[in-house]
Amino acid sequence: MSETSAPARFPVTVDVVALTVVNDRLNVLLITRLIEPFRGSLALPGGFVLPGEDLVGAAARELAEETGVARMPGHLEQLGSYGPGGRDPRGDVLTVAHLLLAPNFPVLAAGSDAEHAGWYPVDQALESLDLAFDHRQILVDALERAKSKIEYSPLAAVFCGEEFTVAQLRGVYEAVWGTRLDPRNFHRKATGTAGFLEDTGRMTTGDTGRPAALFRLVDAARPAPGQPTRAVLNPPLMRPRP
Amino acid sequence: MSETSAPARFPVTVDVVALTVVNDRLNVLLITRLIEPFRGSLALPGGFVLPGEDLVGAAARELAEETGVARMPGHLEQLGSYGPGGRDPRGDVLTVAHLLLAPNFPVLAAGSDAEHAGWYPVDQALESLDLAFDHRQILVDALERAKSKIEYSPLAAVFCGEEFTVAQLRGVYEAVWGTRLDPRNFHRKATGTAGFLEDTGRMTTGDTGRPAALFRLVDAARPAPGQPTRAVLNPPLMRPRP
DNA sequence: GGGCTTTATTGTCAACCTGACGATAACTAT
DNA sequence: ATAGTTATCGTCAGGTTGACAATAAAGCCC
Repeated sequence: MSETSAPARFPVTVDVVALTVVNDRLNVLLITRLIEPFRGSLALPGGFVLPGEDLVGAAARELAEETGVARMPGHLEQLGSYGPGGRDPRGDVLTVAHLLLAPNFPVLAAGSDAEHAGWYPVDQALESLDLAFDHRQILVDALERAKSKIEYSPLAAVFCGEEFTVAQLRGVYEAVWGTRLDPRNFHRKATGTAGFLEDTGRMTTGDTGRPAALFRLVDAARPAPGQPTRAVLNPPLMRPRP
Repeated sequence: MSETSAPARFPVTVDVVALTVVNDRLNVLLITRLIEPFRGSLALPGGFVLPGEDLVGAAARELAEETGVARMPGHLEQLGSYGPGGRDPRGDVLTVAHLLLAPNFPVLAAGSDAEHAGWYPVDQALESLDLAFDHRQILVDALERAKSKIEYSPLAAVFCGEEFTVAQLRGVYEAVWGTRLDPRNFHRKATGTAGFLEDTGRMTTGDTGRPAALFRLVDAARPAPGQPTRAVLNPPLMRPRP
């Protein structure tokens, strides 16, 4: 390694692409910037990494700070890093983007930072919203990751609450992939995949139509006796390709 | 964002997990450290990011510097970031790990830095070698990425040279996955997948056994007329799971 | 050359999975 | 009760996979 001269140091931020499903549409959490640069534009929630912190921890902290939500639900993972050159007019800044898949939760407008946080439909964000920095590219990459992730992992279920119906889960797949899926084939695949769904024995009530069975995600940490708990769907639930 | 106080700055490095296949075994490029910390241990090639650089560019530069190879073959992509806390005794250092999949190339011991670079079998590196920093964890993550990557992408072929036989390609899958594959079924799948292999019309000669047809990877940048070039294998070539 | 060994390639076949879609079941609304 | 709606179960043809037989085409040894 060329460690002869003193290394350059960079500010390091974490950004979070928080995705949720609202009314069968995929939404992303964005914050209106109150300061320059990109004042008035929308940006992903995020902020500077503190000394000694780890990256996912920093992302969780920033997300909590900017939404006022203490115990963030869902699944948070690292997406990828961007920079340090050519993405902030103030100079080199490295950012480590993260992906949060979460059930819909209200953004409490508690702190001053959170006053302008809100959910925006993803397609609208990509088409017509004014996004700061390279956040449009990060959002594109996050979407591709999310689309791919739910093919091979049971993580689509984290968009739902603790208990959910097969139709709600299908709605998640349809929202993330932007396609329609056959309810009967999806039901067969979802309920037939080992280590994916666990029947709670309870049913929905009050909705229109026939009541549906309520399922929960098989807890990978506490595997059912005998049954192999899979963190991976095999075979996967592949999205339709053209 | 909490941009009130001056943000902390961190040294940022890039590390590269360079993988290749030598004699049907997966190998990784490691460098003997000549300086503290971890003097005498083996480490992934890497170094500090320079101002204004982009990450993959920095990884390519460091790799070239430390191997003496000017035009690095193969496929280089970002793997993920680690740190900044708790991974370097000298203090906070953020590192962005990268993954290189490449055909076997000689490590020229040209520069002083490269004198101690060499290929090591991956299983040996994980079991018995003394790896510096958190490079063992990075190697584990890189392996998982590589195993997964060749399921869905044609990238296994970059381990081979320009032209290769189906058997050589199968050897790559076997080396990366650590499994044996049925030659007949693999041949059917590899040659039958659209947008994957392209027959050169040429054959091997001189080897033992019947001569084999030589293929090349379909160039995604220059699609064959009519045929849909796929950067993704669909359906994938799934590794056997227990 | 003739037989043997080795590797490549083509087939065969049953099990499984998928997409398309019919048929019921069990509710709510009128 | 009747209609509308959603959930769930079945059926069926076509594609894919894993296991494995059979053939092809070279080199090797005598």
